[in-house]
Amino acid sequence: MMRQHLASVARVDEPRWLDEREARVWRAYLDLNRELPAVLERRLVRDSGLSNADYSLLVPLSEAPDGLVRSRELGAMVGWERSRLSHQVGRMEKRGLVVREECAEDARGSMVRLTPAGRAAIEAAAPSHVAAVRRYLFDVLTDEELDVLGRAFGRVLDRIAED
Amino acid sequence: MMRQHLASVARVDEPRWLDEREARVWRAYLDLNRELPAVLERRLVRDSGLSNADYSLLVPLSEAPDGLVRSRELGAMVGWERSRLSHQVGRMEKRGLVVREECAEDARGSMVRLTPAGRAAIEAAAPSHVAAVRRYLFDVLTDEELDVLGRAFGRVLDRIAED
DNA sequence: AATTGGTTGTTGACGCGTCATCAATCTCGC
DNA sequence: GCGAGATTGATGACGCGTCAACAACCAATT
Repeated sequence: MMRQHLASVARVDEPRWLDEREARVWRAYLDLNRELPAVLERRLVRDSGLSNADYSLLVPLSEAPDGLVRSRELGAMVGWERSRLSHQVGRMEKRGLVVREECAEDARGSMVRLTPAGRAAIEAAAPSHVAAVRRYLFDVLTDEELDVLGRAFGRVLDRIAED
Repeated sequence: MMRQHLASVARVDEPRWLDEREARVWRAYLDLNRELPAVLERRLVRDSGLSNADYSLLVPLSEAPDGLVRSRELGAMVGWERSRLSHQVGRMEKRGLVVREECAEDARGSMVRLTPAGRAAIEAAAPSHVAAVRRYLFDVLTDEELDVLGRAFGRVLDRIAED
């Protein structure tokens, strides 16, 4: 009798765990994903009183004509589902950053409009936020690394989108 | 009079915005950070009834002698602050995945112990979770890219740790 | 015009994460 | 020993995010 595949003869098929290089990268990714958004949000809140979620919506709103975007489209722009968007818009409306208006072409829809206070908030927040992104991310990366990251991230995103 | 620095003579110092390459990478990073944890958690919940937060704690607990770790140390292992850990342990205790015990050496401290149900849960969840990480991440990246990512992530983390 | 099916947005429940606060305890210098 | 200051962990309030359920509406077919 051949004594082959001793390792794979274990009770159940032993899965293929991460090797050391993979584990190191995975660990670093988890750390990065915990720390980078956290440090950026702490600064954003401290300097401008805005959360990452606020900022995510204020940017596309501030770039739209009249600061007016349909909810469905706003959700698509930031990659959020409807419920998430609705909750966040509700919170921001309470603070006077945006207002909801009804949608003329589609009575189901709703429009989100940036208020003057909302525009003032994003304009005050943007310079230091961009500076922070630069400080923590782009200042320590080379152009070659940026290209590799861009391609790698894109490939992972494509893979996810395949589902 | 020299007509230099026309651009920088604008009303207030115009901040240095992201150039096109930087914006593309930043955008891809934000997308990745939204999508990758989400798809992994959806699978984890569906296949094993565990959240990413559950999994994060179950891994170091399952590797510790007797599945017993002091809270302070568990927090350090996963990079969480005390409050976050306490809340999560509380939720997991309610579901019978862990139990809290008092700490012999330090009366302030508390110990977290993996229950048999907790060990069963992580052992059932791990193979398909690792397979999912492989499917979405490592299967689409080359070894060279892994090295670049590891170095780049590490440098960003070092920068954050400088604060 | 009525039915059927998909789309749009809101809501409530609940898990997750941070912050501020608190009580208990340890540590260290005196 | 004792007191000042630091550490450890728990808690409540609140913002964030997902899911399931729902109401309102549109579009296409008959």
